[in-house]
Amino acid sequence: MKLDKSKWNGCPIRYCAEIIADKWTFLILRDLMFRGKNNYNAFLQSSERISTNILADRLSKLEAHGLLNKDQDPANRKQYIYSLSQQGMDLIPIMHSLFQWALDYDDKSFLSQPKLDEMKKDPCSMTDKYKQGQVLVLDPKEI
Amino acid sequence: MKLDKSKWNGCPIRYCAEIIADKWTFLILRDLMFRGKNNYNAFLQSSERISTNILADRLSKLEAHGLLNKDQDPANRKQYIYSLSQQGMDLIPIMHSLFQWALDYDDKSFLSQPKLDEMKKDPCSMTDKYKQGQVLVLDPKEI
DNA sequence: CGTATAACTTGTAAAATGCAAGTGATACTT
DNA sequence: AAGTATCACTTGCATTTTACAAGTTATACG
Repeated sequence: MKLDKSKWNGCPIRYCAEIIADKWTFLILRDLMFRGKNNYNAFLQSSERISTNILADRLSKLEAHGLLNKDQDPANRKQYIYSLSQQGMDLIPIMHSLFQWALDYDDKSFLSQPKLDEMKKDPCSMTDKYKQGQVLVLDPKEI
Repeated sequence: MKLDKSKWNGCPIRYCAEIIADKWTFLILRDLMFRGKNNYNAFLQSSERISTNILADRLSKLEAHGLLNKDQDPANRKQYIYSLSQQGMDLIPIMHSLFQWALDYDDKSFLSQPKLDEMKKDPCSMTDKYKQGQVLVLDPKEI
């Protein structure tokens, strides 16, 4: 995947716009951060039904921009595992804030009370939790 | 502008994906939040050269979703003024975090030291500043 | 009463996306 | 060892969205 950094000429929000401001990118990051998903087929099975070519495109862009790592699964060598890099993990609290913002303003957005409580407990340590495979706000079996 | 809320079935991030995860939407919000821009022609003049039809589409979607208000300019009755609603203003600290994230990780992203200092001073009061027309991190004359 | 300005709308070519099918590289089964 | 399954994509093509240029409508200004 080739990158064209000339697209953003020093403006930080323009950089964000180019690399994360995309519907499918948001949903992939959600699956990684809040659903514990980490491989191609798991992303495909989310209920929004991303196309295979779009998924491949977005994963390779996220990897090229340094937000994701792609490694072979040591337990299943025909599978790859995608994980957030430090740069990607630094988006967790920001996505968490967006999560809260949506709960505040969208009357259709919903989270059960126990998970709401869990989520509000220590929002700042979520990156550490992610590193320990513990960030599972949403049900990973929800497809 | 008609809304199809069936697109997100209760997932907060899916709601965010549908209404803000778009390149041009990000840039319009940037112009509103950090450049003091508030009318159609001002948005058009940003250096990313948004198309007129796309700008009209994104503004009407943001208004339909309740993030923006559109009012006639009392001082110039042939002009409309777009401003952030409370829901839109609640995105200011989140965009601020994204701004910082980009500065941390994108070596092309840049902000002068005085403005960096100003920005770090009191990130939580930015919504009040916006209400007083004071959030101008970026140069509004930069096009 | 003509000209200018602001905010769009329309037409059309180019690009991105969605969908179904196909491919190649392992691994598992008989 | 050969056939089958799984996983991660890639390809082809129809549909949708976007980009660009031009046109339209409604006010204001001289």
